[in-house]
Amino acid sequence: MTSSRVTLADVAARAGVSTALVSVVMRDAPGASAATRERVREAAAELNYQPDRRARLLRSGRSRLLGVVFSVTDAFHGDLVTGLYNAAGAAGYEVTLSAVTPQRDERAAVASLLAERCEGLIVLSLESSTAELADLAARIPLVVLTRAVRSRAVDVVRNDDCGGLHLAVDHLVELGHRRIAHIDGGRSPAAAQRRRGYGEAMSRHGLDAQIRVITGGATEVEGAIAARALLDDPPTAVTVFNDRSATGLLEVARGAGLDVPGDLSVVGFDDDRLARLGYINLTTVGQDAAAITASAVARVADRIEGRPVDQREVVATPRLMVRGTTGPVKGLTSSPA
Amino acid sequence: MTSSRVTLADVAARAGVSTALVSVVMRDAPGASAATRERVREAAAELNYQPDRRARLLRSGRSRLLGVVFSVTDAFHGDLVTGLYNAAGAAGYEVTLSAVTPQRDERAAVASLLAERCEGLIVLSLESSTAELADLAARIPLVVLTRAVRSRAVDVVRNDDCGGLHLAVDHLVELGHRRIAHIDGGRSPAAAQRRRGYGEAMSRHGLDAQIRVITGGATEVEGAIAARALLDDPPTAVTVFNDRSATGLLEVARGAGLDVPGDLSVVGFDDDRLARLGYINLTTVGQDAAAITASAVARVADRIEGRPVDQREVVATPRLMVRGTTGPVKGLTSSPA
DNA sequence: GCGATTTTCTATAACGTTCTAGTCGACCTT
DNA sequence: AAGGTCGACTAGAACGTTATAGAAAATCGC
Repeated sequence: MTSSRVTLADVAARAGVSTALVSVVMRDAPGASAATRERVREAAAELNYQPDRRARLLRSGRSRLLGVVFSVTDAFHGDLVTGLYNAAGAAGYEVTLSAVTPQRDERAAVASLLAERCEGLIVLSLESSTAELADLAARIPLVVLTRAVRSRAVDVVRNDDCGGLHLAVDHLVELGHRRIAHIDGGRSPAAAQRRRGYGEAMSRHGLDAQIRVITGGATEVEGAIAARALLDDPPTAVTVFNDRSATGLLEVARGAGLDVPGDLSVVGFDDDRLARLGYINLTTVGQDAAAITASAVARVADRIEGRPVDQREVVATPRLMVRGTTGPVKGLTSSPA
Repeated sequence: MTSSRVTLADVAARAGVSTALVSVVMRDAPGASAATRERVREAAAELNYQPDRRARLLRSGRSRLLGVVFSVTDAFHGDLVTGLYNAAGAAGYEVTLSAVTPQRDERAAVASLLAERCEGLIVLSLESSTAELADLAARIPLVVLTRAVRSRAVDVVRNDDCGGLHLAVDHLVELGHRRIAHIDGGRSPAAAQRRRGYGEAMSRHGLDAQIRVITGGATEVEGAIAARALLDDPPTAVTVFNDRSATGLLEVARGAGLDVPGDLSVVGFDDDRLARLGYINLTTVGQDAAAITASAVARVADRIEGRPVDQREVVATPRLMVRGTTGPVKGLTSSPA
């Protein structure tokens, strides 16, 4: 059977009830007996009925649709999109994606979502200027992710990058490390925060003299390059801007005969899929995409439903994921701080 | 200002005409004088009118909407999505994305697109069984990308993986290489094709005795592991399953003091973003995402518009992107540098 | 000028759903 | 047993658009 167009009316006819009642059953709304509910469900299944979202949304003024702008080139956006689907589903919203590509800029992505009459927007990408974002926020509930925005008019949900490095350094110090270097993320937006966190935490432990920041980047290759620079005078531990970079560093360090974590402890940042693989098994600061995306959805839902919002910026707390690349300093028994 | 809801009726009232006429003007359909056309346009602009896509599509049976199922974890899918946006736009179709995530399987992604009443589906992901795909193809125009499907009932657009390795081996042989190894992609679906292509091409050049396939995988780490296995008895050239794996191999080879391409030439596969970076500058077989996606859109449009289709399977021709990791075989000169 | 066309426009009926305002019984309460 | 409340159900009107048919006005052929 070519299920050309199965409508409510077809299901209603088959079940011997009105279309309105079928609608009630499909929406799990109150107002139908268990018996007919069952009968309607059965009829719908037999006809392979699928509700037409357009008609549904057209009629009920609300669309319960969240537009998400993301970039296809950024791997971590994948994790965030994953979390957004989950969070939105739990909050009773649907998600429509609109991708930013080299040929399709953020403006186009946003425009497409507006034409679909989304009720709110969650923007992951980084192109737009602060002014554009503020403008957009005035027209529709908007949350910006993974990026600080210098405007009090825009809601932002971001990770506590600075605090994440405190966690990493604390962990290493507790293991007895004192010579701890940091490989930074270059011009990347979060890099400054993480560099700052490293410096603060080292100071807090009275290790100002040991502070050593090496230029790195966000990719495996940049991590590898930084690792080479490190090998002349290796520290006992290193915190790295992100997991990709840490992976490159691991490759080089192990290739040079260093034992990890025996000779060198390594802490990454992001907890991306790779970090969890057995071969890498990287200790890392987890961005907790689930928490970030849950906050983002909660915030945009607050705006949509007109609830008062106390603060513009939500900062998510990162978690340290201790795995196999960190261990006590060699030749040292655990010592109190 | 909250631009609540501006409808056709509002524009019609302002311009002093009927809604039907406004509709005609907005669609650039024949049946309105130039004068009123101008007047209506002006009214629409003043009210900042935006047509409601849902209502429009609901009424006119056609939606001109293409659903795309992709996976957030696969980097190459990003390039394909990019191409699909371009191709669909050129063909007069819109694109809606539906992501496959660890918590959202292909079935759910497809269901969501069906509810949006897409006219056709392009599926990039790899979970579904052949039977499921054949089933789906019976209900809606469907094209499967980047994967062979053992069913004559499903349209497929895929890369000529086998031919890609012919290109790679030909290139290396032309540079004088004879000892050429292949690092394969493990269980990955395209791996078998590429392995076969390698073997065929080696045979064609009379190099059966030199055939050497090493178990690898699709990631940097697996490439690195394979590289170690290679170092005991290095060939002069190697073809690698994909660029990520090749990157891992490069890291290890260079770390072990091998000069690339002086001591070892390396050819990857995919031409992903990383391969183009200066530091890596990898010679690789380009998948030509643009061509693949253009074919996919053309094919699904053919099905939607009922045009006859000659063959189920479209095989795209790959291109060799010669960059810095391949060069002529060196004599016995050892060179620093 | 008068019918026959063509052009410009309008009224009205869809599209598939949800919402509002009911109808009709069955079950209480006195 | 009469009135009232509740639950299950339905008819019909929306939502914002496009398609269809036809009315009004302009154009044409002679």
